[in-house]
Amino acid sequence: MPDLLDFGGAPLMEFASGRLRRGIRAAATAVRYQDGAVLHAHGDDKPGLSIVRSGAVRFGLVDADGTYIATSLLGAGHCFGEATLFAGRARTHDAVAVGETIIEQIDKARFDRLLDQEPDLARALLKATTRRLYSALDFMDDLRRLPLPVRTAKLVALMANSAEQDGSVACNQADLAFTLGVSRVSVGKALGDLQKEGILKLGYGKIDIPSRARLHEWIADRSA
Amino acid sequence: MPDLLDFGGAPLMEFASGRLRRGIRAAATAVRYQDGAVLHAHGDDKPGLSIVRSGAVRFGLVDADGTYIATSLLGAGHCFGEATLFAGRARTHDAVAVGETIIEQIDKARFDRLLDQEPDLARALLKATTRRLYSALDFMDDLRRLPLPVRTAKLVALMANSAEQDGSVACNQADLAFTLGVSRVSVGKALGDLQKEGILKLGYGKIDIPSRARLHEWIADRSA
DNA sequence: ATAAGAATGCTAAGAATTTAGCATTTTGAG
DNA sequence: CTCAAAATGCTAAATTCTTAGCATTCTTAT
Repeated sequence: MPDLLDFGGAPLMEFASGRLRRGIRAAATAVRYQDGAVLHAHGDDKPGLSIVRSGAVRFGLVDADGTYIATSLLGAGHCFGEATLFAGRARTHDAVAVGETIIEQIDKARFDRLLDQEPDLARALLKATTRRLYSALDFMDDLRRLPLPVRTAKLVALMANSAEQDGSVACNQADLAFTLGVSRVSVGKALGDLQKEGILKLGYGKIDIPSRARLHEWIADRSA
Repeated sequence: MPDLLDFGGAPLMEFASGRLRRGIRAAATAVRYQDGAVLHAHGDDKPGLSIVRSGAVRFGLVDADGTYIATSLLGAGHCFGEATLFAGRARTHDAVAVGETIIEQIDKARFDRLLDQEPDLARALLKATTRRLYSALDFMDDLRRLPLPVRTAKLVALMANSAEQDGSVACNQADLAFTLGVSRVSVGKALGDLQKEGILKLGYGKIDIPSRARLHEWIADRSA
């Protein structure tokens, strides 16, 4: 399943020195979740910082009609829960484990202590949060400015970065639609357009990219 | 002109102690801009933190066809430019002064020094950035989940909070459309719907809110 | 090899939005 | 008071997107 906000990636742990990592490990309690297990629901009030050690966590919201809206997917090294600490908010999304997942949990009291002891923690958090904020702003701009085919191309290009196989992205159209927040029909049409343009080749559960350079060029031409 | 991301407000300076405020003042250079003056353009590369002392700054992007997309409007106490410091990015938006505006400018070298001297600076920045991030995520959810009349009602309700006149918001439909990123026709229709529901009354350059409570209730019923 | 399940492709009707243009109403400056 | 500018209201055609349903193609487990 493709991710949304975990754009260029910017996991907290990547900004942490060895010393800070050890500090975090020491303060945290590791919790293991099975695939599909619920970490917390929208509205829960348990302040603390969580860091994904392995696996991944999907965030989203179920609204009144039961429709689920995906917000993001965070993989290893990423943190979440800052809003419960710095914005005094209850959990804003539902969080579900994707695959077997281990989370390092730091409750508010321990976190506050750690923040005092390790000045680098605040810096690392700042970097991670700032990058995510600006990714979100970019995404919002795209959402309002770019037609669906371009947004679709961007998502495919993004996924190609973290793809295992070079020149090919393993993903079905339903998941793409889900991530983009549009219907499968629309994504199908958008992908069809892109295929007609010759920058993608559609397969069964995968999308081939004949030329990464040409894809990026095509996108750049259209996102100003 | 209504603002977008400056939601519940969460200006940096509000999270700063007296001591930190003095430190920031000492490190900063104040620059004065006339209404409409350009502070920086998308793509400029001048890392540093800026804080709005008075007036306001509008952020947006002009895309290829010349269409302008508004992102946010930041008033006194708010900061911007974090991305140039923590994400190593060039300016992501065009910034224009709204009204006579004074900006406190701190270049990268001074900022780094200040960050070392004042541990509270990182905390205050974290609070401000986290709140903005989650406001942005909320807004994105709304954008994908809620029909236009509800989004419109939310914006009007938001503006009512910072309105001078109680029970009335001074704003024309074109600006509302601009802020919501939709056409004037669509906003006109949405507002018409809301008027038919009896929760708003449309005027010339203003919108009256018969009952703030009823407006909030109407919104709550529809945002799940 | 085959059947079941997964994924894609396609269609059609309807809803939502956009653009473009023009008529009408309201405001405020002179 | 009058008139120009600003703002709203309205219309119509074109576009995009959605839902719903079904046919077809591909994959994989048995």
